[in-house]
Amino acid sequence: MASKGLAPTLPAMSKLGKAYEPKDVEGPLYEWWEKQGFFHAEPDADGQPYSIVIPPPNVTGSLHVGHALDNTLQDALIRRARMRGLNAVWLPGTDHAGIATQNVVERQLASEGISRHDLGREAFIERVWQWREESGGVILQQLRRLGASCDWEREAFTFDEQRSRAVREVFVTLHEQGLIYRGYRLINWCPRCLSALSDIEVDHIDEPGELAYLRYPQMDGGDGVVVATTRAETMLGDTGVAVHPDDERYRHLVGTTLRLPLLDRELPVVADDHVDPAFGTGAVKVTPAHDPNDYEIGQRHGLETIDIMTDEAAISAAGGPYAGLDRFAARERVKADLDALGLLVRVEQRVHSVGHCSRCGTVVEPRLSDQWFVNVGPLASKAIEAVRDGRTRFVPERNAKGFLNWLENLHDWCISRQLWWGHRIPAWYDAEGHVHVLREDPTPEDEAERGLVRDPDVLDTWFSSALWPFTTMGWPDRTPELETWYPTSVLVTGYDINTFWVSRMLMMGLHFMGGVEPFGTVFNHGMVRDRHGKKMSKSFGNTIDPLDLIDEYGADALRFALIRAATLGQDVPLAEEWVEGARRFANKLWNAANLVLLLTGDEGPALTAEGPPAAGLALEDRWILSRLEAARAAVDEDLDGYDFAGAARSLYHFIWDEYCDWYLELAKLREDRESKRVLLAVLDAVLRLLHPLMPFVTEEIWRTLCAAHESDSLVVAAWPSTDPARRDLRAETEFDALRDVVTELRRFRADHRLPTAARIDVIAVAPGERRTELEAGLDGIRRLSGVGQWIFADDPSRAAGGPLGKVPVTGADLFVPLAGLLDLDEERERLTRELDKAKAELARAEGKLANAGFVD
RNA sequence: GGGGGCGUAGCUCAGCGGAAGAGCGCCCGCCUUACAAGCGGGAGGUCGCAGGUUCGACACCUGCCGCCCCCACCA
Repeated sequence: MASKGLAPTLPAMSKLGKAYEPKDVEGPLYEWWEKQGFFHAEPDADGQPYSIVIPPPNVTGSLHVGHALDNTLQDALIRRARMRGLNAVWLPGTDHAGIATQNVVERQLASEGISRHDLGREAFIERVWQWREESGGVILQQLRRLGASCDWEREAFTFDEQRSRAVREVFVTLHEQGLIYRGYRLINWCPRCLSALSDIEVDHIDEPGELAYLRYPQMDGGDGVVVATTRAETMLGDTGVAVHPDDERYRHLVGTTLRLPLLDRELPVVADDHVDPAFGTGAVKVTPAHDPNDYEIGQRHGLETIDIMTDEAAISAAGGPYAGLDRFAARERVKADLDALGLLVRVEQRVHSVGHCSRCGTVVEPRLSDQWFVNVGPLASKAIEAVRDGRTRFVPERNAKGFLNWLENLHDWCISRQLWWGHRIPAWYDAEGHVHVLREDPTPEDEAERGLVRDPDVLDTWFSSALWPFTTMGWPDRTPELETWYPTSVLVTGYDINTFWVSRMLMMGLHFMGGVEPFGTVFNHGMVRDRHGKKMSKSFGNTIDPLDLIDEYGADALRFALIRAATLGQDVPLAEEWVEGARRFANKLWNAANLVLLLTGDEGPALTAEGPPAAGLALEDRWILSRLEAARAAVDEDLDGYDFAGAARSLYHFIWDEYCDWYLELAKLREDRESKRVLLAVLDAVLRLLHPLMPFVTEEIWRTLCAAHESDSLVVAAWPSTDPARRDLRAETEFDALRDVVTELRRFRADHRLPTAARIDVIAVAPGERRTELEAGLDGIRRLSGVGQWIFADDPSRAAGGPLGKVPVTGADLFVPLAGLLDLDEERERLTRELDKAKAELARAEGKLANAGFVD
């Protein structure tokens, strides 16, 4: 840890307030942590390396619940790793988010009544940088509010100088290796963003539409064929008709020529295996410039490609009389005109899948265009190997399947975007149209001499984020950071970006880092949903702002609520009440600490330092220490397996139901040194175990009660080790028996509506050993169950001299003198019910024992 | 058309081969000096349906039914 040399700025807290007030605690604590340099790591420090790179949020974005979950989980992992003495680093940063950010700024401009073109490229980019300056720090500040313990001295940005250098190097290298190429291919085009998109940036949504059947007559006037289409306007770009080679219906037409209505273009009829004879009419209109399949068919049969659309998806000059019409208007017009000619055979209503731009929702247009592509085949096969070999494993494991399936069917990745905000493609065209991909920018003289013009396009944002695991560590330089922390230990992300991001990081990491995978484990958490498991979205109006929740309930409460719901691989439902519940838990812990403080006086730190006592322990001491060990083991096991919810459950249950409800209550009766030491030892351990999940409350309490020095922090305190030998099953069994007595007596009171204040007396009949046990626990039992007089007797009736109520507990008979307190008939009824239940249980047990198989 | 997930208490979910659990909600009783952001007690489930495996199934297998995701170029 590299201290900044600043003195601790936190005041000594000798007392805890009445209730936990996150607002008073979180800000100062975080600031102190950061100043102390607790989050900073150096590659040459001691400890086994442990590293995580943050999925970089969009620079101009704001924290949403998905980020809150993702980063809470990463923080929990990093904090635990740090406490375990690993050389743990969490690398933070942001993504320049090409299209997303550009769209935001364009909207700003639009509100001022101008477009980016009015500004010009340079001024526009300047404007985006300016916007980044204004908003770029926001989300990182918000992460601090969450408690994220990132190494802020290592903050990176996908578009900063260092990362840009890496992007350039990767692009040029891949180009040299023939893995990046420029091609005239069919791509997804967004007519609103005016840019190409990769396949995964297109969302397919089922929408109702019309399947129109069009008749294309033969050139000689014969009937020709009927084809079907949902995009009638594309017929303007038709350059052929395809049928299946074995289709008897059309065999005679193959090789003949049809006439495209409206434009009177000649259309050859070709035979192609791709055509499904069973679909529609079995004849397909072929529009090579506007449909991926048709493009393939066109290629195979040498058909002409005619691009009939403008950038804005209006009909171009190639569309003859339809030129200038928007594509949807053209669709209707074409149908109407064909109808008028008697060539619109029929129209069917049909739901079909329509591609939308994932960024702006506009219907994308498949379009032929000159773009840059990554030849992903060779890269993907290495990634597939890494996953198959288990060098990179998925948690939960099942996610690997879909991931592999996707990688195996990958098309080349279109990486050029017709945007301004992003890494400029390092390619220049000379006067003859030859492409030059250059590692260094050409000099102005060179440029002038050879007539070089730079490619105007920028790279897909995901191109630079694909390099994140090694560019954050300084690549392409050979740095100590890379040496120490690459590959990263685990990647934490929602399953929704496995394709966008994880796959690309895997491919690039393996390719550029000497075949070493960028992460050993991909931990996929679920998506945050609303209380009913519905997706959160602005249009449903069911989104929750995590910052509001932090304001109201505290960061720990939000974190704990998320973690508690983060069951392995399942989606994570979140509702305000859940967060409220988590706040109560934080407060419960706070008040438990208050009580411990009260019971131990000012001796806290001194007693803690002594550790848990080994001798002179009461039963409840041995019990709680044993239960602590159980909780400790469970937490380790759960966190090792990324079962955060499991760890949260174990701690919640241990703290509330065991430590508070039983141990603290019993400790109130005692004043011996052992009990104080156990009180503190358990609290200390529990705070450590809970710290990765709830860093703020735990730190505040720990510094007050457990820390030996003002400068001590839980952030860098040691993680409790587990030791199965510390379990004391005998103590647990014995204590359970006492608890059973208390519970039964309490139930007896409640069943009979006995006033809380009223003492009840107990006459106990118990055999020797059992009697000894009960006597040992008597003080506790009486306190917790409100018993006044307790006597042991062989003949309870005589001892009481009146009606008795029997309280069933294991190994003993307890009787409560009723003294006219309750209705005897009612009591008899209640006991009959219990007897029946017991008989049924007995029968079941005997049945089992009579069964040889069971006994074996 | 493939792949996956889920159907357990009113709601959201754990459990995943040996006597049905949690949080919230609900009912009853408590200001018992750590905590009413609390304490004690309680009601409420033929664990989606039908078969099968097993001495034993909520858990394993098979088939249905119902929700929900992801992927895919059905003109």
